[in-house]
Amino acid sequence: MTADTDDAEDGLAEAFWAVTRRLRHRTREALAPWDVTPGQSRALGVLIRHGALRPGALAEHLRIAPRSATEVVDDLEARGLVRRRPDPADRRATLVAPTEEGTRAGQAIHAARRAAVEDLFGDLSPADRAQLARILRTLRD
Amino acid sequence: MTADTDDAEDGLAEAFWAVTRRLRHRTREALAPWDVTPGQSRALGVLIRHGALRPGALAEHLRIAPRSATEVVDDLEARGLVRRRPDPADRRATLVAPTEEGTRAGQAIHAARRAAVEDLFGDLSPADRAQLARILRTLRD
DNA sequence: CGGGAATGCTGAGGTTACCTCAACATGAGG
DNA sequence: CCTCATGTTGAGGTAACCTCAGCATTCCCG
Repeated sequence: MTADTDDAEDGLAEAFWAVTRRLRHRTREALAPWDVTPGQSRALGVLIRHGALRPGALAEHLRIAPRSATEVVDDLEARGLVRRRPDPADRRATLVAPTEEGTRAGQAIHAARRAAVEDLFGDLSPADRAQLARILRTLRD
Repeated sequence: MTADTDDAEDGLAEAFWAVTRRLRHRTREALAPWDVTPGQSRALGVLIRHGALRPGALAEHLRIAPRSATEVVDDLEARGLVRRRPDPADRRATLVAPTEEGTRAGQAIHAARRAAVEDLFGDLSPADRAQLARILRTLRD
């Protein structure tokens, strides 16, 4: 029954991972209503940010093999979130673009994701939020 | 070739995820020399922290199905990092404990993991490290 | 104390999200 | 125009999880 509190021994490392885990949980819950896998939502996000893409290009953005992008697109297409059409510029290629519904879903998902996270950070004082943001940006770059 | 910089738009959320990603990369690199999957290293960690455990108890700690714990233990046993022996207190059960070599490997892995992360945080001023540690602990609890 | 219900592990086989390899159609350069 | 490169996809594989059923053992209750 115990299910690791993973307490103990404090380094920055452990604290960071613990927060990351909470964040992942919240995010997953926030995404539940859409019943979309993380992979699908990432792909949808990329397609919305970039507009129509070839499967190969999508694969690069997602850092997966081109063959795997085909599968993600299959799934999204089956859910009606995305549509394939021939690339007018190259008859070998296909363009994948979000449908109307896909765009709506993608935006809602993005918002929910962000809200879930910001909500956790909502416990912090404004000063701490600012500190944290500054420090994280330093680490990121 | 582009491979998402995923920059843009700054919320705390995005910054946090970006740092998390860097952390994951470093950790994976740090663990490479041992050629152990994340799942195996987590299991080994639990076994070292708790001493001998039944596969079922291990499964609870790892939050996976008991059947899956059997598999992880199989792998670790094949690598000689762990050993099964009958539970003297219940003849249905088995106890899994790290071998000598498993303990050594587990500790080295833990140290490498931690070092990789602390190293990223090494770019921060001592004051910022303290701030970050304090804020993360707030978020964790 | 005997027998049915509970517990602990694992074999068999499924699912998911990836992968590689090869086939096929199309495009581009010498 | 012929070869080589490019874009997508079928076929089939793998890793890490899952559920379900089976077997051995233990527990508890009448």
